[in-house]
Amino acid sequence: MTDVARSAGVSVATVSKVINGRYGVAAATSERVQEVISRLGYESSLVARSLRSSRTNVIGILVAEFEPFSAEILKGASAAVASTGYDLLAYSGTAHAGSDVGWERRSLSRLSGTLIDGAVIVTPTVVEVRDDVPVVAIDPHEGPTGIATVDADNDAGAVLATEHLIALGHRRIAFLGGRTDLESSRLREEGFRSAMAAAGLPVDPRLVRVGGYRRETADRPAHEILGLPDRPTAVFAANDLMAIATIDAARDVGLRVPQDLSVVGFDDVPEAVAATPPLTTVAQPIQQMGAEAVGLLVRLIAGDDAARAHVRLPTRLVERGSTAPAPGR
Amino acid sequence: MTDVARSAGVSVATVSKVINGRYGVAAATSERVQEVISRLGYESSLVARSLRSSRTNVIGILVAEFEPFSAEILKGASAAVASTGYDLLAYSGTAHAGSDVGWERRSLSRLSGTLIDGAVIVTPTVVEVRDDVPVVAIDPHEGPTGIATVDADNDAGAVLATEHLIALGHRRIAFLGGRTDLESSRLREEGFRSAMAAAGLPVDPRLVRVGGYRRETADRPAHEILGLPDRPTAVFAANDLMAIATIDAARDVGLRVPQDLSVVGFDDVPEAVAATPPLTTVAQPIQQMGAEAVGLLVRLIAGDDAARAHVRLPTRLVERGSTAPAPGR
DNA sequence: ATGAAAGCGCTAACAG
DNA sequence: CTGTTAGCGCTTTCAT
Repeated sequence: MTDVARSAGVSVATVSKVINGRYGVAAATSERVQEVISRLGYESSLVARSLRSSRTNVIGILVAEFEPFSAEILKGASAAVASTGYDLLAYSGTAHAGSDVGWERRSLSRLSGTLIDGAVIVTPTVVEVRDDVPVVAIDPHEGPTGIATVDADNDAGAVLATEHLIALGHRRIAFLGGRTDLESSRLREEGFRSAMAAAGLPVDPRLVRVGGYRRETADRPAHEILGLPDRPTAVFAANDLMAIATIDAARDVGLRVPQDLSVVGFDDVPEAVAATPPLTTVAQPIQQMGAEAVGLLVRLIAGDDAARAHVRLPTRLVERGSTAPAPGR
Repeated sequence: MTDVARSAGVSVATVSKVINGRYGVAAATSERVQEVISRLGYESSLVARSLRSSRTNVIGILVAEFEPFSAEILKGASAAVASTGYDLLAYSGTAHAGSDVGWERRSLSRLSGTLIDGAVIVTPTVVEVRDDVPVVAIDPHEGPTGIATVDADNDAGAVLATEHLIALGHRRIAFLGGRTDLESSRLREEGFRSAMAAAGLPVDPRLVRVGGYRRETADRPAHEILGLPDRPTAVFAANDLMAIATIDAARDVGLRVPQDLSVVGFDDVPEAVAATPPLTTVAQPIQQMGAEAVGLLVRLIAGDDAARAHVRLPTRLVERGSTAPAPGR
């Protein structure tokens, strides 16, 4: 900026005013400065600017890592942000600080002073209400609290999935849970249990395991379930990645899906349809959730407190190739 | 930080030293400061720190928008970065500044002073060599230049796709190009033309159109191609999004895919297999490209100039349901 | 071993 | 209309 100022024969303050379109600059001066800016290819530093002023026109999307779910959120957010004049900054900050608990607070603190005007936090465990930064949570731990939230109807979706298996004649159904610290995981288990209870079916505690929502962490519990002497004829996994891990595990132990074992997932990430066989799953409108969150956040940033809302989107069952009637039926 | 300093009864300078593990702080003092930091939940501002010091341990991934291709890159980068101690910051900056040409330069200037220690730029049009920031380009406009580059073998992939169609008996084959300003697009067209020539097949200029790599921009040219009196029996689209748009267009005008029209895409994004029918396409190892780029960048940041390399990954044909023998054959 | 002070690139009063 | 000046939160000499 100093270069521009010198080259245009003005002060940096004037350059700043021109860049930000402030009043009180002669048209001729403004034009000259603009000319120098484009000639030098000058671009203001987001960092320095944001250290000084409170607005950056950048929305942050905070994630633990870029996996299929957050990637879909990003796609939806990207489409939604296009018409708003905001840039998008997605941050994945699990690198240091040892464990990955509290990444959302760390990331928010690091970015919000203020690199970003507001943040969408994807699947946060702890949502600390800081009212200095507008925040929208997607599928948070605690379920709706004081902060704006977007989630899907996890409970109804889980009921759908379980009823589907029951309708196919399955009676011994396993549940592979996600992370016990996430509300979505709890609700999916609850939906599973209530649908089982409604059908008068027992839930064998040995058939309920925790898979951590990740492919690698689901591998062990999936094998354990399938290694049981009286193994189930169907598995309902709390997300697609774990369902895919279950299909892999089944193949490992020589079980055919869906003839010997039916598998249902949750999310309907793009990977679900690419699985072999294609995964029957409960679809959440993930991209729409991302778009909805951005919409809410933009209103929040604009000071519209009515946007401190809780949006719940519907889920639906998508039947594909990984489920079939129970063996011997 | 001032709060921490006051609360610990030291100066901010000392706090800074403790945080950064500098020498010259008494063990007792350090301990006390640490305690206050965790009690107050203090997290240093990435913005302020980066304004002052040159290292942030953050790698930037610059994209025009978050669409399927860049989302896959992100997944690969995320996996690769996990073991390196870097955080990932993905930036999509097309919001302002009118046109979207030069977004890569704008984004880089804005972030590199230095919020990020280096950047992976996805599908840049202009790659200006600034040697103050380590940069790796993925699938750039110009093909390999002075800067580190990761791309896939576009030419060989396009030949594969075209030969596949020719082997199925197609003779009138259309090519729906991407963006004329991208090297990948040019190479795919070149592969198409050389495979056609090798088979002694003519290329009708009216069957070669530009679709802009996006679903919306491909809609019109796809309809135009299919609306021709002597329409082709097969379309090779330079990416999956345009291939999907072509399938949609075919459905629009009452053509069945693959019975009446075969369609081949390029990329093999997750959406390809979810299309109806599932898309036959040329697969690029996109996630691996993201991982490779991060690997190169980390070495570049570490000062390893041998990493200023050009990595080309292989492509392969994935036959799915959108291609079939030419009608009447 | 600790702190005072300068300054990173920028914006926002405030004077002139 | 334009420039001077004081910081934003942090790191880094350089004294003490």
